[in-house]
Amino acid sequence: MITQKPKGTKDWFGEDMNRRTQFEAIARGLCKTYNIKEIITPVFEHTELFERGVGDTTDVVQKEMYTFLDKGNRSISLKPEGTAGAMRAYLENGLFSESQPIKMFYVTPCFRYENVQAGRLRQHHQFGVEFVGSKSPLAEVEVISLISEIFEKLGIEGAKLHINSIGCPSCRAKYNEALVAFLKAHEDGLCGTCKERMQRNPLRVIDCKVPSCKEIVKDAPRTVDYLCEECGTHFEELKGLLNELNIPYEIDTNIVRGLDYYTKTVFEFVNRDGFTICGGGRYDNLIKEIDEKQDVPSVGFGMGIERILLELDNEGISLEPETPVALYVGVLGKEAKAKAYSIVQSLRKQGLVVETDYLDRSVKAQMKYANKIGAKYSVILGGDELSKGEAFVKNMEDGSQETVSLSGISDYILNKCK
RNA sequence: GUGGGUAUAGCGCAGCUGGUUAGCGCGCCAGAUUGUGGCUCUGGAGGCCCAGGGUUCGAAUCCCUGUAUCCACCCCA
Repeated sequence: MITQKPKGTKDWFGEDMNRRTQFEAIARGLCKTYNIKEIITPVFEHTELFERGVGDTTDVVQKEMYTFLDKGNRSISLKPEGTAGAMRAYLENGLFSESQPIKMFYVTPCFRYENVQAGRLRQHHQFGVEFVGSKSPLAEVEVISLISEIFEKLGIEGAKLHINSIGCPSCRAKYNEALVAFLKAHEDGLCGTCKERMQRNPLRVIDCKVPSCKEIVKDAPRTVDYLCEECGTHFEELKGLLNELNIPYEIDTNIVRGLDYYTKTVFEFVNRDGFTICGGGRYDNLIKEIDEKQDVPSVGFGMGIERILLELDNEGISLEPETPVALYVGVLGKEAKAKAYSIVQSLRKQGLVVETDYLDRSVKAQMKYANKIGAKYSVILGGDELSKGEAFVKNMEDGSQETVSLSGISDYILNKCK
């Protein structure tokens, strides 16, 4: 049992780790061009932050948080998402008094006590961006563009942008009223779970897959028809910008995010199977919720790293290893060991990825190993080579060999690898 | 919280209605003449058959319980 990881967790190594590293490198590289700075906040926070920020009526806070009392009797929770902590840091460190906007990104584990299934873990990882301090729809456009670029660089083609506007608290109240009234009038036709949903979370009925419910819901009121003037204008502006910039999107009036802090824009990137890879939106009231003295609008998103990897699988995309082994140095004989190793080290200092033998294996076995790990070149160092000061460097792809002086090996390979 | 599938070697699986030393593929290790990989061939290592209980002369196989895992609902990334 102690060799088994806790339910819903994952060990990162090998190919997955490589793909994660590359994903992060791409995301970080793009953030640099957008001038988005990295932030790392604690893995745990005061429970109250999430209750206030994410919302104490949400499923995430109500039944999925890892909450415990620490030895000082403080209620602590592992972060279930990245935004609340980032906003807390924004406030605590007085970033509101610097020039706005503040643009930050994070890579963080998130913890939710979930029933585990495909693309859904108890510890998952998110790459996310928070664009703080702008109420312009250009902020939405910016984070959406960034996401599109990430997908483009990874080769993901199946992710489509779906957007919606759920308005501000005032338009949402009116909408909810209208929706409940509509559903009540059609209650007899709804399925059992939808009758329950109607009480608890009427918005979810819109999502039901039961055909009879779908039929009813077709004529249900939509959030976009109940927006106040400000929210309506904002949504129109956003659509206009997306059109001008040729960013394809689909209005999906069914997107309803489960975190309380969203206002106005909500969006998701959804794959061909309708699976959400990335979700976000605007949260103009979150900062005020955490600290009533501050009122700063924000936009952000979270992207599930595990889900990105699933999507790479789905689309059959494979990434190259980041740093392939350039040279395998084989060793023949005990006398050559130390000398050969010092050559290995000097080659590494010159920037080559070099691997060698640590198991005293036969030359044949060493060559097999070199092939196995995908070394581009190999060289065997024995007494002869060391005394002559030159060796055969073998191109592992075509099997050709050339004589190269020991001191010239790194130049030789750096040249070939260009 | 609800419902279903699965659990046998590091990984992927086969073991029919209970009957000797539990198999296959991949991987791993080693060999196929002396210091050179990929292909092929040969050999080898590696399993308390998820755990606990029960039925039986006999259980990987049947029954019960637990656990893990996968899938779906809910919700989310």
